[in-house]
Amino acid sequence: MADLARELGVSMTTISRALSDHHSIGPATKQAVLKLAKKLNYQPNHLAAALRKGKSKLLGVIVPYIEGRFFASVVHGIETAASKAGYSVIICQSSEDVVQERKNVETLLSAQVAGILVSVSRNTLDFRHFEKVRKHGVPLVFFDRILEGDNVNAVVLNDRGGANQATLHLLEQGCRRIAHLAGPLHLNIYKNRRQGYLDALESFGIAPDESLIVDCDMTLEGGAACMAQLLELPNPPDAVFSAGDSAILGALQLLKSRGIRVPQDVALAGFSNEALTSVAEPMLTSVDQRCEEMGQAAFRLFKDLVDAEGTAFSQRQVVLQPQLFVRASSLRTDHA
Amino acid sequence: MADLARELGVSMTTISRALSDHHSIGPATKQAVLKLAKKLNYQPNHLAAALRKGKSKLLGVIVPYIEGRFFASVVHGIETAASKAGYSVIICQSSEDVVQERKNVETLLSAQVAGILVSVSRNTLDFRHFEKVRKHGVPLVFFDRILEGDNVNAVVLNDRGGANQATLHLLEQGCRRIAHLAGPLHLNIYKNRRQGYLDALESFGIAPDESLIVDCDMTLEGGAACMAQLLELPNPPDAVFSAGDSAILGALQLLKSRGIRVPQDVALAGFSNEALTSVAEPMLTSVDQRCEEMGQAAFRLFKDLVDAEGTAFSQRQVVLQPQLFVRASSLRTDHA
DNA sequence: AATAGTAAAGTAAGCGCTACCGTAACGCAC
DNA sequence: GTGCGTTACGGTAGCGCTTACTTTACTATT
Repeated sequence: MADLARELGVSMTTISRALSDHHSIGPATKQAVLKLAKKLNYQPNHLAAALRKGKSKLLGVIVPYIEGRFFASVVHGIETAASKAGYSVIICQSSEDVVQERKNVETLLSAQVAGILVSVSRNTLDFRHFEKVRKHGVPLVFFDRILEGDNVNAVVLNDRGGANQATLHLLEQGCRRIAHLAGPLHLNIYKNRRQGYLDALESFGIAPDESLIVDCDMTLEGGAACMAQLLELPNPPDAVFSAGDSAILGALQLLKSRGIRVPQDVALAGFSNEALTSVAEPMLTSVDQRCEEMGQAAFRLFKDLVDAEGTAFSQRQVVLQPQLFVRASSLRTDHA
Repeated sequence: MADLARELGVSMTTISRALSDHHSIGPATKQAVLKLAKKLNYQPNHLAAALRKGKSKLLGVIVPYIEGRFFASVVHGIETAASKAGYSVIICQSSEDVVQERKNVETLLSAQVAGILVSVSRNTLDFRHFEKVRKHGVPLVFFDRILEGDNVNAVVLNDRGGANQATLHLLEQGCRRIAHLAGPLHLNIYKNRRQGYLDALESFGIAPDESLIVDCDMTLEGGAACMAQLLELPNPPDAVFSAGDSAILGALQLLKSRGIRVPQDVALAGFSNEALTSVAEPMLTSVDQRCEEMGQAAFRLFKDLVDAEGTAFSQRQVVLQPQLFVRASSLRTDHA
């Protein structure tokens, strides 16, 4: 930058103003500066600018892990929106560990990020490290997994509504004894899915049967085990709604191995709309989580926070509506 | 930092030395500084340090897209290794577009990253933007997709060897008319996979039959279409090796719809070891790409480059050996 | 013609940190 | 006691950039 100034016989101020499209700059000088900058292929140093301004164009994102469709897609959504707005995203994985998550927060604060988007780890129970973020005046947005009861900015999925949709669909297919494979209930998402399931039953005037609601590991094996357990019942279910896709696939595999027909004998529906749902036979009905939209929404919320600096900003929660993908595993032939 | 210095009545130099574990620092003072830093919960500003030192702890990663198992896993591997070594990773997506890729490079250079790891976009043909990186003295490592003929640091998979393994396996199962679904040959990976297939045939003394090698779209539909085409042959294949998993799944679905038994009538093997391979029925044999190891290796190569600053550093290419996962789709019963 | 107003450019301070250089104190040899 | 090495610490410049405050040179206003 000093080179440019010397070459053109102007001050560095002028250079800075020309490059950052400031006022108080003559159009002629501005053009000259830009031209020379191109010629010498001047590379701005964002770090220096960030240091000076106390504001970087870096955005921190913390996820439990990046593998797997959900978070990868959310990150995709975030990155796409962010880069369009001139931000770069720093990605951190907590590996479902609070300690690591705390370290991630420290790292990001040290990197002077402009904001932090986070989906908390499974065993995060206290928020002190996030308090710190707030204290530093760094915008903070939660997505998907949030801290309950805390008044925070967040983008979440209407899990309850999605589960309700899926269960209603099973009811409409004529199923009346619908089981539910529930995930760990200390996570808001699983609690909400369970509630959505209960809502649907209630709207059909069906009293929930506790023996049909089983805690499940949300893995292939877990789903199979739970399904086996359900089949032991004196009055086994005619449908299963699972809070996750892996478990419902496990259930499907077990049913097939026992010669039980899907969906004629037992109809199935899952949650997440993973790729595997379209590969299974029959294809699995599932609730889509709008991963990418969630990423976009999270970034937009962050951006709004930045832009509304100072002014009281009201919108604190964005709720996305999930979408049910109906496939063969839940379609009774008489409705097809 | 100035606060700490004032509080303790020492100079900022001392603080800096204590915090960065420098020599020339008394153990007593060091402890005192660290203790006070904790107490005032001092947050270092990495940006400032990076500016001063001309070396940040940021690592740039450019991938075509982050969704999908492969790149997500590689990024996972990179991030895990990087964070262990104190680096933060900035992720960029080129969306398979050279123009975007160039922008990504600019952005990362402006962010003063310590290095760049990149898997080039599908339509990247010239390397000028990467020359720039080299000119800036920023370590550059390619992974998976590389620029051919260029003398660059890279981590690649032995695609040829993997394809060879898969094809040999099919041969050992007694198959003799093995078809190949080939991907777009301008990509090194697909060219190599095709070559590995040919190698295997040759080692069994089988002359390649051009009608058995078909250009394929590497999608579900593409695989199905190619399979249909192969079945039209007067002498149809008794096995298919595909350069990708989606295509082999498409082939499987078509075979099943025609009542052709897998693997008894036609044995199948794919490439990538996607999650879907374990969901399909029968489960699909596939070549695993060691995604995570690739990420780790890429980071390690970068780190070696940094550490070997100046000294002639010889290792320029790391080749990972893929692993064949044999599953039901290729296992003839008499070998099971 | 004197004053005010405005556009365009310059001056310099400083963001937070590190590294070069300097200095004081001490020990040990002869 | 002079010389030299070592250890612990301070002074200060400056990384590349932005910005509040000035200065300069005009044009418009009364």
